[in-house]
Amino acid sequence: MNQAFDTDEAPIRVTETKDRILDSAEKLFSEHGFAATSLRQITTEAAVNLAAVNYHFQSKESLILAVLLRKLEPINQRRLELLDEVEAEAGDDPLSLEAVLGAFLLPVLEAKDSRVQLCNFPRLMGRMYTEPGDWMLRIFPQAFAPVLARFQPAFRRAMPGAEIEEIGWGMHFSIGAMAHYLAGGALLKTVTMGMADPSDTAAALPRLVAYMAGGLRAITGQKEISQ
Amino acid sequence: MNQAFDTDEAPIRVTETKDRILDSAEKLFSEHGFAATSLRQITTEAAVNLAAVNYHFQSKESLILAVLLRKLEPINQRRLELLDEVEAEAGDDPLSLEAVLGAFLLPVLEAKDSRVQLCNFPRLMGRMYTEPGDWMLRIFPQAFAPVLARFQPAFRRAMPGAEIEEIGWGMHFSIGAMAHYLAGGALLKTVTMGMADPSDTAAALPRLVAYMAGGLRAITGQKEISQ
DNA sequence: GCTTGATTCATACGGTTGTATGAATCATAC
DNA sequence: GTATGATTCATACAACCGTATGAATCAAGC
Repeated sequence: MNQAFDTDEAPIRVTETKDRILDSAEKLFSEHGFAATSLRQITTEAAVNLAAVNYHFQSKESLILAVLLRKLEPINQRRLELLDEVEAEAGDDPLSLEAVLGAFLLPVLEAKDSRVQLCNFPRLMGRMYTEPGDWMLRIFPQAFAPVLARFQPAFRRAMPGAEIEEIGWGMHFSIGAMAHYLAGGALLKTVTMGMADPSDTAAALPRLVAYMAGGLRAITGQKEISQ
Repeated sequence: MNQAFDTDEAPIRVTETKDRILDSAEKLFSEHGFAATSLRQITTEAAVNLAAVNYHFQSKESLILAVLLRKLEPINQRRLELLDEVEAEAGDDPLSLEAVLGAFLLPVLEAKDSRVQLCNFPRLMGRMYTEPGDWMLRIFPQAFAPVLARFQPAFRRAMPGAEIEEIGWGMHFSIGAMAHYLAGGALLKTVTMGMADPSDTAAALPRLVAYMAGGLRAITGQKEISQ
């Protein structure tokens, strides 16, 4: 009957509020943007007191960062794991460009499906790239730089002989293509005349990979293409 | 001496305030986003009275639409003109994919250079794709639909035999790549390790065209590529 | 010179924002 | 049981938001 020593039945109560705030914030941010979402909307949706957000996080901006990092960190970790596998399989051979792209994309896309409730992160990530941009620069060294540092050489290994600058351009465009798909407006449906379902990530992944690979090969002059 | 009949020396005074508001709004919207920019910031920057914005435009939302349409309309018109030329030159032959992409991209990119003061529109356009999204849907039929209606068949003619759905996916990704470049964070510099200059549109255009063409060909199975 | 219509002005409104404060509540340790 | 430290609570704050109003200002026509 002693509840104090129940170590597995964790006293989840403590973090419950904090997580509910994060969940609601994530949902609302992805739907309406950072600036357009108020703390009151978040606390109402989360059914917690307004002051709780300033107690657990210090400010709105810190909350935004916390929301972003909570999801970004495991995704980036997964990316590096997958890249490890790709590199291990390749041995000394050049890497498969498609495989490297897959390692970069898969963790984001599967985050879209997992956790029924929290499938809205990708939109938020897409949003991250265009909103005011201050936090983007602020979370970059913490969250993106390590991934970039690993993937940049990987892309070079996958496209031997290509100019580094051209690869950079291609990576930039690819990030744009991904982010735009993730942000996922109604645009995809319009542009495919209703034939494509934006939520069908299984359909999106191979297409994104093919598109990016084709684009990267073309921009780096890797084309085995004649004309 | 009669000023009233001076038809060429237009009484520009009238529209001066209106245009100053539009200019400042365009600049601030592109820098901080729509929701994060207040009318007071705009009117202060434009050095006009706060009430002027509600006099010339009716509301903030109408102002946003006016800002977007003012630039979008001539750009889209230019796109259609260029597409006309491409189609005229091709005669009955299939269109050059690169030429079609150029017709789509050139007007936006040259808007980036023209008008020294107003080179910030492209960022705004990139922003347009991800912000809350309501106005996006609202201006779509007015500004985008006509362009889409012309370019969709053009892409089909440039990639004969390709599935319509695949072309749609490719167009979607391409719009993302373009928008992300236009939104132009510091990311490009980072990702190319300082080798690429985001403001160098002359360098960007051929690379965007090449990337998109490669991506579109790959996704539609147009590849003359073996592997 | 006076009238008229269009534009600019200073100012006010109610509502919302992010943040801060101090009291109430809770689970735990003694 | 009571003291303690961590949360939650209701509430207040100044600042700002988008919008509206009515008077001042202006240029043009008679």
